[in-house]
Amino acid sequence: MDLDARRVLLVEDDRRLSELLVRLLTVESYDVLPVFDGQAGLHHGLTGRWDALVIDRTLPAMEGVDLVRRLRSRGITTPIMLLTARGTTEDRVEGLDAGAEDYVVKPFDSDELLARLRALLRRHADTSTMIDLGGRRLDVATRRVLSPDAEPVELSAQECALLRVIAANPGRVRTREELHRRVFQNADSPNAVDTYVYYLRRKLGHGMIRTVRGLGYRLGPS
Amino acid sequence: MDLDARRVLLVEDDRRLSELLVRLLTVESYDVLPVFDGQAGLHHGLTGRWDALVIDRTLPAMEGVDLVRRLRSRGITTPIMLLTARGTTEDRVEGLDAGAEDYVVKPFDSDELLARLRALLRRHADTSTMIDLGGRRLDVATRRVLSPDAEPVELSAQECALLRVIAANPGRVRTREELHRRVFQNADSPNAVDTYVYYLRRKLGHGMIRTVRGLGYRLGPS
DNA sequence: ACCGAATCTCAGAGCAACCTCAGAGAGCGG
DNA sequence: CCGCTCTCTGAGGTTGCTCTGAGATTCGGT
Repeated sequence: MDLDARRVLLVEDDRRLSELLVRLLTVESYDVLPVFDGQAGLHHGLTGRWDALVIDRTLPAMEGVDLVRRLRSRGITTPIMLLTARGTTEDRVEGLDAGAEDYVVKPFDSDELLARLRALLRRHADTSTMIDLGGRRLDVATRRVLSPDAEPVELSAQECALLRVIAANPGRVRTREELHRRVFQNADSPNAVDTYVYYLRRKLGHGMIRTVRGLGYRLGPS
Repeated sequence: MDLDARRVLLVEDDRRLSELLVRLLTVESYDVLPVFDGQAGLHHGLTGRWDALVIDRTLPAMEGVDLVRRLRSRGITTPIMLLTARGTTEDRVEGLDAGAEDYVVKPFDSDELLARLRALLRRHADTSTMIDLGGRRLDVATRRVLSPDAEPVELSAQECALLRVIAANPGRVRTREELHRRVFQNADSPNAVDTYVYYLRRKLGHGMIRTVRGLGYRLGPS
């Protein structure tokens, strides 16, 4: 089995639907483990390492929403997609209180489910990142710089993107050309990088981003 | 009458069955109000505060399923148990689709009904209706925002649903797309989210919901 | 110390994202 | 039937972000 494959835990009691989903996901080269009740879902959800959980709302022995709640209360942060037969606003909202990230109403379109799952995984990979800034941290999901002893600093989209590239490998020097290419794709003025470095310094202080004259910029004090 | 007692609204047109159920529930120290048609059920369901509703499926003036649907569409989240003479799968599904939590087929065993009712109440109590908003609280059941030093603020169904999603994971940013999909399923204009954020801010002040430009919205100041 | 080049600083135009709000339509209650 | 609230739409108005360009400042080499 593909070692790089995304690992998905499927909790679905309806055997036919389960089988269908397993086939669907396997074809898309996911690595799927199907279980058929909440108890098994809880066990595998807690012990295994998964990239996503797909959970039916109506299960024997334990409601899907309860399962989600229990997993969350045990500190599991893996993205969860709920499947449901019901589709009222109240129901859609209720899943969220427990901590599910997405909600698909049966009967669903296969392509839609796959698209949602991809979005879920991408979003999680994109946003679960806390980038270390040496003492402070960049939270990409909320675009904020968090400090242990100060208020969070909010960044704009471009400021965040720039800082993210510079902070990806601490100590490494990034050239203006590289930064311009990766962050300011459609900017004509090469000065844009300078300007945004200026903005970041104004918000975060001058110790964070250092200039290496003639080369570019790098992170940190050392 | 016991102030701590669980308040149950019973909507049942058959006088003999109604009386039987009232006696049964009263003995178990529930606080029961019997009404005998859908109109009265709707009125009391909307205006009173109940821990559970027990509704017969066949009623004069309004079908039980319709009553459930109407109550749900008005944002009532109180758990509902349906009573029915029919027992086909189709009937069951229809009742659940309307938003009922449980379904008991007549003639039923008294102990079974009581057990089901207890389970219903316990399950509902687990899913706490209070959501923390950082200083204030959202009571989902009554759709009110409660403040320690101010009058409660009443929210409409959609306002409440939106706030609930945003407040589900504090600090997390919810995209417009996500909010639109979950709360405004039947809306064509993506602007609906903006509008309801505007309404909420007008009612709750501008500090509660923050915009993260280009991403979405999130809760609270920190 | 001087000069050119690299870099910093900052005001402002342009624009997309966002906010605001009036109003139409649906549904309910009187 | 009328008035009410709730919901959603669409049309501006406004805000904040992005990028530009031009002057000020710093740096390294001589």
